[in-house]
Amino acid sequence: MSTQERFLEDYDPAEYPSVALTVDLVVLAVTGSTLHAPFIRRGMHPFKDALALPGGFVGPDEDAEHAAWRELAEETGLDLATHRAHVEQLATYSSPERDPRMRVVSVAHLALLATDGRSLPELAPGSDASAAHWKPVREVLDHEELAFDHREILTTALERLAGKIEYTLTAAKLVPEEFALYQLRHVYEAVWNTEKLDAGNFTRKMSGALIGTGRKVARSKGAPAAVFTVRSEYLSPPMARPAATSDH
Amino acid sequence: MSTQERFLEDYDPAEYPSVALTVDLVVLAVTGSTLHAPFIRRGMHPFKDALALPGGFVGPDEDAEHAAWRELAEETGLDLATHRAHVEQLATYSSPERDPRMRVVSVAHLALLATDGRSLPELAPGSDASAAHWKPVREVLDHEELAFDHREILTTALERLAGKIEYTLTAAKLVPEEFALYQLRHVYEAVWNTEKLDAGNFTRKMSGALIGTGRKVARSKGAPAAVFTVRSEYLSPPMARPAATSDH
DNA sequence: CGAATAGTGTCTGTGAGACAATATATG
DNA sequence: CATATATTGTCTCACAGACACTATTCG
Repeated sequence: MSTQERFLEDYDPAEYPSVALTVDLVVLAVTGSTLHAPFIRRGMHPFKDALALPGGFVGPDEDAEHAAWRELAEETGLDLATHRAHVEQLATYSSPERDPRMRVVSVAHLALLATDGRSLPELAPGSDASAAHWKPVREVLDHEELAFDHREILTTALERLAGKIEYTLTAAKLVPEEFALYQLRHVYEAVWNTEKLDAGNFTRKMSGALIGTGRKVARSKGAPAAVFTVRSEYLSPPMARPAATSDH
Repeated sequence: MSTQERFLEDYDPAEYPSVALTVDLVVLAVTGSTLHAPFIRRGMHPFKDALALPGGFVGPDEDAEHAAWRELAEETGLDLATHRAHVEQLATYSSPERDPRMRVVSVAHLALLATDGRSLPELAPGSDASAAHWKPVREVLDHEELAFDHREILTTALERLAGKIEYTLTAAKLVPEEFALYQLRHVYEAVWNTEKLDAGNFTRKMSGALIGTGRKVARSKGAPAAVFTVRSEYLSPPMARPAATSDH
């Protein structure tokens, strides 16, 4: 029955060849109300001239998540100890034909970077031509050819994020540690690709999970906005069911 | 840098050794109001005498999901063309130390089998001693040692299912195509490990997604229950946000 | 002052949960 | 009839969305 029982005994490399293991990264950050991700324009076969997600091999002494963090650091050149980031596993893509050159199985990861909403983190400072560049995600999906199964990975990442911010505060991972509500609102608008969320209702809905710092920040026009922090109970793997009555 | 760009050029098997790829299966079915899953008692090192999830290698010409279906069929001996089943990917476990014998990366899958709530599908009819046996999942978690990282896989599977049935009709995958509401209610009670859900409220909440067949089925005591089918819009990857106004 | 924006107040509709009431079966 | 269960009815509460209103800033 080929259970794990038979590892050493029956393992036949001809029948069960090993595979190369990689990670692919969907790194997201928001400017204005638009989602951006780094892409690499491929310079050679296969999928020459198409866009690809950054990624790389999983080393012999690390797991996939570690490889994702490492690639993220290499790609962005960010000091991730300082710059807040969120990495989570998305799904694993293992079709035998996904890379025509060899059998490559990839564990796709979603990474979220905090921005102030006005600029994107600089990518791989001082690297060569094949480095990654930030591109608006929807435009890429609409107008660009994507290499391998990266279109599927990308759309899965967007759907996952769109769903997750409905019932968690994951959106706060895309915003500085201290932020005004309009910044968080712009994140929701970017992820949901929607026009305008009602600012009043948004404020009310979020306020329960936030702590005011007492400070305010001025904008170019209008009243200054209060600065908040996420209440610690709502951070990290934020409780999936906050106000649930625990039964039903 | 290490992008996929450098595959053929820089690929150094010493630096990036390949890995064995397997699937591990959490197969769930309900009897009464209790969740059960098949486990295999290990007969040899490592984790001798501990319980393990069924699983097996991913073949050279199949992807992980195909391997999961294949292992499910081999393990249960079920004709999956007939017997309804649901398989979805859970997560990938890739710690270098997860199997002390060699580097094994496993794509964990969740499989749901339909039952009438009174009996479990027979497992691997006519196989040897190391075959899998149905065991109540909570008791296993409370009282048994689990091999490898299978405890983590199992708890992840339960949490995922518990969350998913909140906003989808995935629970219907654990019940026959035509079913009475008490059967579906028992599934919720099993997955949420809860005493009793209010039958009246449960009926109301579900009825919108169901179609009555017009038939009724008698129970040992009490009024007969109406037989339903899941409305097709609510099946498969059931709509994640049914009554959502699409713009928050 | 006029425009833009933050944050609050109000109203309404929906849906969940507690619980009662009614209907229908078994023994 | 006593008991168990299904299904419907009611009431209440919480929350989301629409929208008006006030307050605060810039130019």
